[in-house]
Amino acid sequence: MRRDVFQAIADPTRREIIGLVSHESRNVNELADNFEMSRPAVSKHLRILKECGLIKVEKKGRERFCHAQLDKLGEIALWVHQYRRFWNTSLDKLEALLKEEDNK
Amino acid sequence: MRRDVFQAIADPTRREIIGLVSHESRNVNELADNFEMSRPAVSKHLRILKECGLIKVEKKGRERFCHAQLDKLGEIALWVHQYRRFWNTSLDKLEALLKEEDNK
DNA sequence: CCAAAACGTAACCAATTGGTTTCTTTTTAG
DNA sequence: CTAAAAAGAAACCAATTGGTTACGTTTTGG
Repeated sequence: MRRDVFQAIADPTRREIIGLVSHESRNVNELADNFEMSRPAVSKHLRILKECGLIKVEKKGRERFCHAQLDKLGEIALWVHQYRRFWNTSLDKLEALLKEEDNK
Repeated sequence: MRRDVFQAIADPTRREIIGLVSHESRNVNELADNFEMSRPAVSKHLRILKECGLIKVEKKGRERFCHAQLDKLGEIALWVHQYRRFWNTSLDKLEALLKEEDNK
């Protein structure tokens, strides 16, 4: 069972989960409500994200709150940046988007 | 069959192939020599990379030369950068590495 | 106190993945 | 011309993935 960050973000559902918890912590049912699939299916994705260290799960009463812990994404950034000369044109678009975001 | 860039780079062998062809174009046997696995196995990885647009294959005689076409990696950079506030510490390390690399 | 909520877990399943060996085709070197 | 090199393609296989339903456990609201 390979369990690294690259594999973790390969699945679109997991990327969406990351997006959701990056704004604010969510419990499992809240997260599952965002998807067509069953709650246990989402739970499985959460387990993978947890095992890769991309989320932290905090038990609070009968609920489990998932919050983002995305420092490991730096690993991806590092890898992808070593090839930045190949995607310079896209970088322009990237910078524009980031600046636009900063203005808010 | 999902075939996007995120899934393409999820496999360590494919990341290594990308690393190899990013320096200079390589034919299939040259690439296969770098791995324990059989040539057809490498060929399969190449097909995926090709289908995702990360490499371009140019037939030259009886050889096929693979060269890097990594602009699609910008998609990854874009995604990961939207969470950059989570990996700022790693970014320092990243910048250091990139500068060190530039000095060579 | 107890029914219901919020989960995790187990058992199961189909499809995909990542590998293999074998065979074929195209091209070139001698 | 022909043997060998380069590589795709097919058939196959085991393990993993991503989903399901069913069930068990802990916690809480009324």
